Amino acid sequence: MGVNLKDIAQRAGVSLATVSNVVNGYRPVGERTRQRVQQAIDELGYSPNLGARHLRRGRTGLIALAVPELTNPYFAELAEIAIAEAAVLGYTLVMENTAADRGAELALLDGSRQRIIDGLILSPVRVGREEVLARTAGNPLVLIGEGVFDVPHDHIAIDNVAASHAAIRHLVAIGRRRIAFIGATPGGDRQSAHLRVRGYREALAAAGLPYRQRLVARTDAFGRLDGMRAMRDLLALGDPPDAVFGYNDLVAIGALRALAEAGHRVPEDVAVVGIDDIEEGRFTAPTLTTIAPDKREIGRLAVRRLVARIEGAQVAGPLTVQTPFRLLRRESTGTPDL
Amino acid sequence: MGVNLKDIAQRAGVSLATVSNVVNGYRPVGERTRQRVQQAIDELGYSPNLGARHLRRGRTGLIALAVPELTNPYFAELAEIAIAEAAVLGYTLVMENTAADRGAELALLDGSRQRIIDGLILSPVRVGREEVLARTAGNPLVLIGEGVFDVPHDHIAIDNVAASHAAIRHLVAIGRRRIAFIGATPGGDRQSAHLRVRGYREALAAAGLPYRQRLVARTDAFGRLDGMRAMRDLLALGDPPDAVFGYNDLVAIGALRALAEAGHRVPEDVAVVGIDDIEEGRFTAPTLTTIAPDKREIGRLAVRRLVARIEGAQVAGPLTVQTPFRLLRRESTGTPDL
DNA sequence: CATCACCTGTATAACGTTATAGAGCCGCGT
DNA sequence: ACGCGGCTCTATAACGTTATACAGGTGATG
Repeated sequence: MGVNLKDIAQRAGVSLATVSNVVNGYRPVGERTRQRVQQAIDELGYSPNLGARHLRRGRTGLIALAVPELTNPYFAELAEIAIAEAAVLGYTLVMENTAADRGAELALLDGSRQRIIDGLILSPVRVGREEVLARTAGNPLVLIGEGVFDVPHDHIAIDNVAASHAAIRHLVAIGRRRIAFIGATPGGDRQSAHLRVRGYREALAAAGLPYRQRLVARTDAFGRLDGMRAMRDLLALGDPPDAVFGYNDLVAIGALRALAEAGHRVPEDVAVVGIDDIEEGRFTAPTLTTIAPDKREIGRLAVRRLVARIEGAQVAGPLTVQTPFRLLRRESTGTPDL
Repeated sequence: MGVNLKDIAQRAGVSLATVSNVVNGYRPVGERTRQRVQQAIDELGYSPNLGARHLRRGRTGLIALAVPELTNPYFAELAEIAIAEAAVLGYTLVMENTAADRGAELALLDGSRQRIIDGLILSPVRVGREEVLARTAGNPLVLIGEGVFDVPHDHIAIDNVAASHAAIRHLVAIGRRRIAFIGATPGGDRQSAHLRVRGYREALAAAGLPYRQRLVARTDAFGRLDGMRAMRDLLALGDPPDAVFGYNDLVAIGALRALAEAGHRVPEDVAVVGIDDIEEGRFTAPTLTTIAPDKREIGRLAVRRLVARIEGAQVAGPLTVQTPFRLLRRESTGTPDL
């Protein structure tokens, strides 16, 4: 196929080992020979065979970021940050799509794929504590976003309950009383949905507002379409909400659309808040108030932790890190600060 | 590290070669031994080391899809389709972000990365014919989307000029006369922008409308923000347009936002059309009329062609394939058909 | 002048897999 | 009885790299 070490060695009149040492500096090489070798490399256009290097070293320099939906802008934005950070550390990050499929998540954890990847950053939505524990500890893993706790792996996330609190407090502060939640989920899946509902309940209680089952809308998935349908159902209630908190920005954007179609004014009739701070929310009409996680921090930290584990460092500090978030007030709650 | 062929061979009391043959059926194995080997594999949980396999076979089973922006939903939607198709064919697709950077595109073409990837699907925006030609022909490459012609590689795209025509014809048909274009680009980059401008000009001429330089807005990039800024500039003209055709949906969505901010009604005052049919455009207020490329066809065809080349088949048919597109009329041009 | 340490460079054995050549066995036809 | 083909299986040489053990030469030191 391509040019290999042997070709370079012949051309430069040195041994294989010397060329290898020039390439990756494992041992010092005399200045004269180094130059001869370097010249041969340039002339023949050599680049090392990563497969062979992998076989020998046991590392590929590849890490994976596995997300439940490639088409959710939140993950795309996170991925761009993570890719850049990985490049800085000399790694290549590849994207993996679990499609929120339990089998796909298990396959990644199980690690038949692992043989070609040095480590995995996973946003799990269908697996829980036990499945993560089954993973062999030697296989570096960083969890992001969802609520799988008490496992011997790094875990980076926002405090979902607190984030939810902040959103509801804001809605209460602008005078809303009938606040709906869109994006609850049945069963044990999607831990973060449960946590966000919990924050919603607690904040309502703290504000002295009643918790109404009918104002918590379940969805099958968490896209725009799901948000739109749920909002339509909420509007069909005898006494519709005066505010909506969406599980994420996509759901909230779907709700915005349903409100526009039904002729309701936002925020006058219904205020809307999401979570994620995807760029799209800055361009909707009205612009979307949201809870903004620090994506830069999450992406960079996830990659740095993973690389540290791969390279065997004993990482100090707690396994679970909660990254900051802030409330971005925009038109959909009538009090833009941006 | 993990379990390897030798472990299985010992456990099953056979040779390495036999285990290998059981695993990938290169040569037939007797039924009794096959079962013994299979049992050992199951018990020890063996999975082949892809690095070693790669080294021996020269293939990794990995293909890459390189796009200029991970955060453009068009590419995310395309990627989901391509990933699924690759999986069907037994390949794993990894995403690569060129960030519309010439260096990144060159690095991919040059193929220092190639050693770990069997083939590449590239959406080039900063490299042209010569750079693509410099790639060694043995390295499978499929181009998508942009206009790099006359190279010995498969190329899958829509007819940008015709797509542009269709958009403008629609705007003319609903009575618009001052039609602007957002997303022209200086210099030789972004071939598709040039083609779309050309279609715009031709269609204007065909409709007997004058071509006005001032109605063609340049942008540095092709996101929502660029579209919004360009639209603001257009509105500041003494005689603003009554319709806008955006280089893509993101640009058009930015234009929608600028129009909403300035208090213009869409489509009554200004009609808006984009290209790409990203999901977001179905939820904007108003929903976005767009030229919809057949993403499914593009994604699947790109993967299938690439895999065929990797596996050495003499692919019949022309190298360049133009996939179909259609006009989706939605609220932003006042005549929804969906 | 002998000894030792040091510095450069070389030869070679892995890493885990697959493809090739060939070994052993059985039954069949001559 | 002998040879021959067909069927299983085995032994082994690659693939391209890196790490280890070692060899040769030089300069400093006693």
